[in-house]
Amino acid sequence: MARIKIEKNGSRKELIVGKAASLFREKGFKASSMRDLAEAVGVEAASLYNHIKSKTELLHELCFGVANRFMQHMDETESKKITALQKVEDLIRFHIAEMIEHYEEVYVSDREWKYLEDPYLSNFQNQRRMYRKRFAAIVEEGMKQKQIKKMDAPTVVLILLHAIGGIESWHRSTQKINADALTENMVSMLVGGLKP
Amino acid sequence: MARIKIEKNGSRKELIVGKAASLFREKGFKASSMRDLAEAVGVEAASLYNHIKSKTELLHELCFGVANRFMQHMDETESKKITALQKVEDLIRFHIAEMIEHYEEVYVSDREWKYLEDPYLSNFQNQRRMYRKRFAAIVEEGMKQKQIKKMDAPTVVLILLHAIGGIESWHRSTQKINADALTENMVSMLVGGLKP
DNA sequence: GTAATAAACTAACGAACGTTAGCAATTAAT
DNA sequence: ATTAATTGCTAACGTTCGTTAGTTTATTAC
Repeated sequence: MARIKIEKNGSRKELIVGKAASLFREKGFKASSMRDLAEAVGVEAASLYNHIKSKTELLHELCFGVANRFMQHMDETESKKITALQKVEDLIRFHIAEMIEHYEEVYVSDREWKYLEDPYLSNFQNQRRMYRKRFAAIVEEGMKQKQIKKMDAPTVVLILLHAIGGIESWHRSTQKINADALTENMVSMLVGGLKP
Repeated sequence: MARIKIEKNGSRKELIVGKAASLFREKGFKASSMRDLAEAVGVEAASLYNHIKSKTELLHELCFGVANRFMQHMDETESKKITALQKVEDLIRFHIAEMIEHYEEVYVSDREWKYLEDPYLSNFQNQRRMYRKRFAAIVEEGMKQKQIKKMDAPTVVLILLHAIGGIESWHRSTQKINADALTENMVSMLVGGLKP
């Protein structure tokens, strides 16, 4: 009856959430069972409930952890004294960095949020909509200042966000180029596509 | 005990596969039950098995239906007598059109293929890899001919394919711009991002 | 050292799932 | 009109699921 090994900084719950991120990313939320998760943690399924309330709570933790980081960064970017185009590049770089460094959480948050339950679901959707609106407003500002060519701003945002999601495939890839090169390639292509 | 209504052209099985596409797109493959599907079709769950072999067979039909269309179009594009950059634009336009016209099937094929079972799973993955390789080869050819700026070709393909996946959000959107405008926006931005 | 707390275990629950068997009703073929 | 083939139905099967109850073991606090 050995206890879960704990890293220096982090509760048992955090360890479980981390393993859940990995599992949900690999198999999807619905296809991941609590017994799967228990095995990954090295414990019986019932034991997990000493640390978490439910399976969906794990999804809350993951989704809102990611959403909060993105929201906070949006605050920072908006208040920077740089051009709108530079702000867009800043956002793109942050998305790429998050996707590279916190791949599993970001991926799960992106693909599995629909399995959240109200009121978390509505809350998450609102945050998401808000984020995109703020992003689109920056893009629009860039168009007004002729730094970005005239296009439908919400569409531009969709393209940018989804394009960055492509890093998923890079992560799985066996022969991957290094992270810096990937970042520069993406920024070059995406920012390049914006210019008039 | 009324029978399933049938459109002029199409078997009962095709009707069921169509409803499955819609259901799987909305809720995901694992979260969609055969009882859900039966209700959408207007029949009891057990009755579905007079027309299909299993739940996964529905996923096979959807995934390979889409994959075959894309493979066939790749054949056609490759043999066209146009520049590499024009071929890339041709592929992009096809992807966009497919995403707009056959949204649900394409979406399901893209996001739910991992629930295929071997040997279908391996087969699908191989087709997918092959397709991307051929796409990347065209991109590389475009770089050699200075029509496309020098970048990591596989990365470019990932970005392009995922960016087009963003049409998903367009489909859900309430205030959507029209399909033609969307297409031109996307092509402009994506092809624009490729040029030196 | 003893008591209190935290965290593991075994066993089992009710619900939902994909699927099968057997039968009834409808449609198509002769 | 009779037969054969389709296509629906009800009932139930064996699994797997998330979760709870109750208990035992390990750690922490005094």
